[in-house]
Amino acid sequence: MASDHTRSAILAAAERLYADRGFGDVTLRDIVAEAGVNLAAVNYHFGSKDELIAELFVTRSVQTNRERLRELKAAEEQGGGRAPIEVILRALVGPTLRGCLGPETQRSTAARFMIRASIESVPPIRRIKNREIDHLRKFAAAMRRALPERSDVDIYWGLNFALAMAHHTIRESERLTKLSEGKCDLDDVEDVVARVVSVATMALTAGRTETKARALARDAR
Amino acid sequence: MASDHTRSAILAAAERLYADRGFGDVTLRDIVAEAGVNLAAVNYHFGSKDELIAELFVTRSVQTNRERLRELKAAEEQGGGRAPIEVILRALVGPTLRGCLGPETQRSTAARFMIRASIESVPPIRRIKNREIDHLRKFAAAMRRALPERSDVDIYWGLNFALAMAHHTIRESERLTKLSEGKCDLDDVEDVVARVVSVATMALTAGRTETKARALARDAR
DNA sequence: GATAGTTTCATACAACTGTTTGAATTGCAA
DNA sequence: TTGCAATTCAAACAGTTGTATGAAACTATC
Repeated sequence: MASDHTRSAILAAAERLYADRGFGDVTLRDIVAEAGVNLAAVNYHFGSKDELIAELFVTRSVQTNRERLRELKAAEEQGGGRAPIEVILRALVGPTLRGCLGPETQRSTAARFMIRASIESVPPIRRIKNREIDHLRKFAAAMRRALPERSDVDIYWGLNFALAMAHHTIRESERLTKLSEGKCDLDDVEDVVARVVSVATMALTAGRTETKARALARDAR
Repeated sequence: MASDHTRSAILAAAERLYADRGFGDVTLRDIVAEAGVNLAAVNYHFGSKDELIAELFVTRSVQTNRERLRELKAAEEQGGGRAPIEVILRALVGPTLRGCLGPETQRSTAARFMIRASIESVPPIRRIKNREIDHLRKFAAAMRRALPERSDVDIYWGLNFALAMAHHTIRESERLTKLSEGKCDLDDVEDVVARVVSVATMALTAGRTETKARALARDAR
């Protein structure tokens, strides 16, 4: 492996084109033209088109997952193995939201690519997403430690709803802006994170069982 | 227009095939083979493949929207023009969830088709979804009437989160079942509706501003 | 039962797709 | 420099796709 020039040129061109125009109407010929390399180079370096897409997605995906786990681990270490549920949820949805939202003009190619991947969902990407369950289980475990009185079912539903709000907001950010006539500021990422975390926390703590977090909130009044 | 036989055979076959195998790998030739009609019939009756898909999606989409508005109108009439927020949210997410979840074996073709449409999102369907904003505005208006002290921003965020939870749960129902090792029962549709409505209600009523719903809940203790 | 309009049909079209091939080129080590 | 492997390249391949065509079959009306 000499200089990797061709290989990385393809990766960069593909990510940019997919981000801009979607997976549906970007062909290998578009990519190699943008990268200034030969058509056969894609199959030579990646094996197939799907493996190219998979490599793009895996790269960005592990970056996000690493960031998530880093935040989670830091929070749990600081709390002696048990982090507050809000912090766990923030570690779960924060990196994704920060990576995909924010002012459109300064949005990275990687961010726009991940938004596409979230909207279009082509087979090679779907296959990878299915392997993410182990990763989510780590968060489920941390949430169970934070809310020991909650049932597993409630934990999983809370996790599901937290991811739902984050991903849907990313995927439909344009529509929400239009619907609200610009009143909802999707560029204020930290506000979005706070809203998602707040609602997810309520979903997990309110209800029949009185949890520590709820008791704490009540006592604080 | 004589008997519509060919036309409806195409629609039925297309919906079934798309539901089973997704938009990605179902060709017009697959559809006409399944329908037992000639290849040219699709272009003759629908103009193009995209228009066929659009007609399929519009049909099911207006059914859901009609159902939503029926529930909303009934609730508002009963409440003298103002329905409780829970009932509005139930009218928003109930029809969609009831239409797409439930025991897989007895899930209708239409339901499975709509799940596909929610996962894959092809261009003709995306175009139609973009026109749904007017429909959502009616719900935003009803929610504003129910929670007059809430800011528009909060209303839109609540609406966004309610749709997020419903759609994400539909789209990722398989993954949630696997993640929770079957503990989350996606077949108990009314339980899912109740969970989504409950969380969305909390999102809309809890927080800085003390709303009527919250005051009511507190006084009830 | 002839006619006009609609619908069906087999077939061809034209374009595009990801992939393969085998030769040419390059870069590096002996 | 020679030799060898890695890389690049132009070209072609094989298959699929949605769509168009023009003739044939059908249907209803007069």
